[in-house]
Amino acid sequence: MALGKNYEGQNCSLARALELVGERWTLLVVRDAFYGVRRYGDFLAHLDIPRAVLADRLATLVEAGILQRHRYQSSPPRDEYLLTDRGTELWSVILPLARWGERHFATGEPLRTFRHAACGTELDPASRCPACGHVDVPPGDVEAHTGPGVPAQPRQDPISVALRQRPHRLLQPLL
Amino acid sequence: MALGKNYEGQNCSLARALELVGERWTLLVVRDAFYGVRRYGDFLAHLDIPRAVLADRLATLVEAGILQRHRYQSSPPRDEYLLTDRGTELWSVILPLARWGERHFATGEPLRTFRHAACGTELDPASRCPACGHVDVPPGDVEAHTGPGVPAQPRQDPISVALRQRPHRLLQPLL
DNA sequence: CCTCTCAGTTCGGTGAACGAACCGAGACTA
DNA sequence: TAGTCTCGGTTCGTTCACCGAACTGAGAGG
Repeated sequence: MALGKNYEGQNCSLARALELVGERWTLLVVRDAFYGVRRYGDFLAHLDIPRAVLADRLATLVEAGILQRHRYQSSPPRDEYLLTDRGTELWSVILPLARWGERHFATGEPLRTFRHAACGTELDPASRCPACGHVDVPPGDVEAHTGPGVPAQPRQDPISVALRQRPHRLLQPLL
Repeated sequence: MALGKNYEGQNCSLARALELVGERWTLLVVRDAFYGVRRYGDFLAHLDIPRAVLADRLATLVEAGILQRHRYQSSPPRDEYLLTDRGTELWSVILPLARWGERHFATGEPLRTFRHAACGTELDPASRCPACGHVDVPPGDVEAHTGPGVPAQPRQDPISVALRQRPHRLLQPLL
């Protein structure tokens, strides 16, 4: 999107948000970051996104302060992409959108469920825990579980495999 | 987006949701529908969207069951586009996203605020009313108020003017 | 010196978005 | 009954983003 010329006429906060986050692939990259995906090659393998598009999205997200680049080894130099606080707040958008998609366009059972790590209860679409009454469970306290709807021939890339293998706390590195 | 070839590899509910709602302009059209915009020409005037793109988005949204077309007069035949229940549920996505954009990318004061119609309190980003404790205030119980951040030279199209003039209950026809 | 991995960049082809012009149905007008 | 207006689109040529495959360059390892 990169500045929809006409979004600027809408000086509405939604339009500004969409200029960043409404581009194709962007929200899936952010979702993967919640899953603990951190490196260029892992995003690439898990998303089947064109390399150039991924590079562009990562740069845009870093520039917008949604991801930050962090050098985790110097030889060879390797960077990882981590969610900032600003990025982490997008959980309140991603979870409702995913749940909405699941309610209305699911083909069978859900592929993944999100549970309150403290008590194991599945979160409601607004990230509340129905069991312990916790409102706004932050993503760091959420565990992603494999749901009952795993397809017959699931993806075999390392990220998909790791996500299926065991429950996984969001924001923690996956590999 | 129209079926990003590779989104299908992601048989994740978020990806499915984004196939519909993640296209350019789509979420702004839905937002306008919450504001009470119902007619082709009004969307057009308020959004500055290319005519062909608007026609395409409206058709896609109707096909997806997010909007429904309703003939409100027969001579000349005129249709309006109304949110279905499925579309109305997108409030739980639109409000958090707008609030996120406002928190992080606002230029000055907010342009619009959303208040619980029953008590006049501004909603939190998850559509809860801090005053009366109501969680999940539905969009039909929300009033859009003009915020303090109205620009010096605001838009003059009839929709923008009507939105500024007075508080307005969401989902109710604007004109 | 050769090869491998990782993280990109480059490039030609394709499809979507853009904006201006055009179109058709129906009312209104004189 | 011809002319004009409004509404809701469609058509069309240009521009731009996305796609996928090939290429590049830095550094490690053999």
